Amino acid sequence: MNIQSLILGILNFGDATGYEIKKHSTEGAFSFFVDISYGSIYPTLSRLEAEGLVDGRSESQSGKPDKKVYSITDRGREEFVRMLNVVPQTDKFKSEFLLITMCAGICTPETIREAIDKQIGDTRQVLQIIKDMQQGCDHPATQWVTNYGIHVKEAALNYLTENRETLLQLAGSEMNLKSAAE
Amino acid sequence: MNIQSLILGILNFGDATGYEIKKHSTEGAFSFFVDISYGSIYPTLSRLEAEGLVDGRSESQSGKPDKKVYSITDRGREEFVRMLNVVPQTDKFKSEFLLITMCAGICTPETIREAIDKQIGDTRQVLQIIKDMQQGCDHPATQWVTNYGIHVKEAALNYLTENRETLLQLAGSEMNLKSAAE
DNA sequence: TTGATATATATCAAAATGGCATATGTTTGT
DNA sequence: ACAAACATATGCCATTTTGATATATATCAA
Repeated sequence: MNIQSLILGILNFGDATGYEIKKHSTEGAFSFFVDISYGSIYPTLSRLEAEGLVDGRSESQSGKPDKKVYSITDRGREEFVRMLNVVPQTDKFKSEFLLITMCAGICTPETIREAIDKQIGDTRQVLQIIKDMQQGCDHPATQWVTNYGIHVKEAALNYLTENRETLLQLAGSEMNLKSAAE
Repeated sequence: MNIQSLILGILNFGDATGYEIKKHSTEGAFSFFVDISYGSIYPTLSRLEAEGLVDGRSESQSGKPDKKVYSITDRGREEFVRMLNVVPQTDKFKSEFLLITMCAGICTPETIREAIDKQIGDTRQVLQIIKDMQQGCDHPATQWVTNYGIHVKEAALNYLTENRETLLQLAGSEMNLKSAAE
């Protein structure tokens, strides 16, 4: 799946500016689907408008700079449905935290403490985003997705908090030579 | 974190060729850390060798093309440790499956069935990779990481299998206009 | 009144991907 | 026996994407 699909998907749930699309796709409800950045959002929106898949209307605002609000067209919706009906790519999951954790033996205890506490904080934050999403929307399919997220993230949070101490005890355990020399 | 760190990290656990690094980072134990492709592995290995952080030795093999086996140097190990001791970036998780699921109402039942069954299969496969990883290595920090993975992935698998039917019933529920027209 | 934060769009160098080319061996199906 | 498919192994490069920056304005707090 590509950037085009995500943009059509976001616009399918409601009108938005390029700026709002960026926010949705990095912070909000749509941040679990595809990666996206300004450098790809604005050119893609222009192309989609030229192809008639979205409509853009300029709105001048008192004070703030003009914004261009995009909405999906019927042809855009058709195109989006066509794109949805393909076999999805396998999920991508990348974690620096796990690399650091796997190398806990050669890290300082402070590094490991910071890393696990950041991870616990991040997980709590994601859980909160998902719970907000769930309360703000009674769309059944969205409920299914948010319940999935809550289920998985709570499992992660449980493991992290219950095994924090065990991990901390592993920190630096493979640096015996170094610490002896110092 | 960057490609350089991942390569040093992989070589820190054992020597490897560029080809093997790619395999590790997309299929194996190291596939949960950073994204990587041939187009970045080979140039990075050359640069790391020029900087003295890795050693490359050519090995001619009967039949197969020559391979260049890289190993990490002491300076490379130092550099790797330095890179590990920074605050990690937040985990990245991207899922086309969730986008399709959230749009189940405008997808065909076949699309949704394929998507959920693929997701269940993918999750089982990842679980298997993690379990193999756990059995093949008694390094304590690796055990901590694999237990985390198993914990989280089993939670995901439970939700997916227990809520498969509920999701299937949502498929196509927002296409009433279309189906009436056909 | 200065600095930080938020809204809003846009550009562009640098990084990275993903597909292709090359070469050869092994396995599998017919 | 033969072809096709797959695995090992390195490398290139057009296109895509990022990530940082520029521009402009408003608000709010210190």
